[in-house]
Amino acid sequence: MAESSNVAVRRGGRRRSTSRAALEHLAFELFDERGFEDTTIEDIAAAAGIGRRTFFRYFPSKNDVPWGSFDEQLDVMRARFAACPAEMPLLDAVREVVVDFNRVDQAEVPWLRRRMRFILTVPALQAHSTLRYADWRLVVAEFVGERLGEPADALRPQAIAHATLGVAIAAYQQWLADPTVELTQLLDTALRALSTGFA
Amino acid sequence: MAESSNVAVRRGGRRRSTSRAALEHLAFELFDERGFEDTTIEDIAAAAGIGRRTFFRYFPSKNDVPWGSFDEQLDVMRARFAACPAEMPLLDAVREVVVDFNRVDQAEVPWLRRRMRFILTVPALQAHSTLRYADWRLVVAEFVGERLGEPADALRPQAIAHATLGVAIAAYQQWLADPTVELTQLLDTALRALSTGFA
DNA sequence: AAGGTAATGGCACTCGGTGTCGATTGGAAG
DNA sequence: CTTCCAATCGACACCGAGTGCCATTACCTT
Repeated sequence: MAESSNVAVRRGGRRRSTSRAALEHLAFELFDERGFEDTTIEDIAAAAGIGRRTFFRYFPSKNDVPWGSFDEQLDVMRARFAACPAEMPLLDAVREVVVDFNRVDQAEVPWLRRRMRFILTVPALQAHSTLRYADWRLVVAEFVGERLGEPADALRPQAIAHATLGVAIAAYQQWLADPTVELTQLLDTALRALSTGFA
Repeated sequence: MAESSNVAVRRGGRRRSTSRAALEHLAFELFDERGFEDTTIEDIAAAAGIGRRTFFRYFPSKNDVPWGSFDEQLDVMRARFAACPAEMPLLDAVREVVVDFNRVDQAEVPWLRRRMRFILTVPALQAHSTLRYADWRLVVAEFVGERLGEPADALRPQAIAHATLGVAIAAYQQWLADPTVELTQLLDTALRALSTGFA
């Protein structure tokens, strides 16, 4: 397992001519200039000096560009759930992990904002996001299922995961609309409301 | 405004050669046979005896086929919210309307099940559903906003709308997995849990 | 019968996405 | 240095969804 690191072993072969991150940066510039829909894969590939076909070796689809390396992020979230003390009430744990998960470095805030602006406002990306959210929800549902002693696909874990995600998205939308409030603050407020049944 | 009825006035012109409902039925058969992805618009059009181009005059996209006339449904839901007694607690009202909205005729249950099976299991449809759900959420958020004296796009109305939708989807998924339970029962259970903060 | 109106459907086009395959580029072994 | 292998690249061809355009068809009204 010493080899399974993310550094990639490179036993030989041609070097990759760019990176996901570089393409993402580049694509974001174009999206800002012309808009997401009016930027073609060919535009991005040309700007990056690669072939259209090669673009699809870095991203499975155009819609995946704004998601960066979301899967690795989910591993982090999973780890935080695992590190949660068992005596912490269920929804408190969920809230803390979700809020903490979204506590990003000040320097990265503009990036996060831009990323989320795309995801939450471009229809094609709104739609695609559902597929990525499913993975996010699974992380929550597995934790909740574990705690409740139910399968992750049972009603309560699923309902809680769905509700948590929904509330988090609502908080994100508020954050986009009003940059002066802290994202973590909004998430905390909204998730607290959820855990009290919006009383 | 006497003309704005949905009966369509027909001052002349060629008759429509089919209907949304007929196309939907037909498409569902093909989807069941070959699967959603492996059924092309041309397949559906050919089966219906219309041109490919004409299909897009009945449905804006292939992904919209399983949604039938969802917009009219939303009008119904809006009306039910409007008819809610003002003294009924907020989340009770939401729950009752949502549950009632999903109380369908026994004869239509198989149809609803098939429809939802497509929407909730085919990735392209899962993704697309987000765009339709947005309209659904707006109906809820407008009602909640009205009640709370806040704009529909404020945090609480949005959070409640998102959470309600999420929980409803979780209930639907359970219903799909286990046909023996009543959908309305599942929705009621899940939404009650939501309104008590999943205590 | 004539004229207006709305639906139809063919055509051509764009774009996202995929399979194939030969061409490149590098590391490692001899 | 040469040879071999492995991974990446990128060109080409193809498919299907979706759209603009426009002539044609079918129907209703006068």
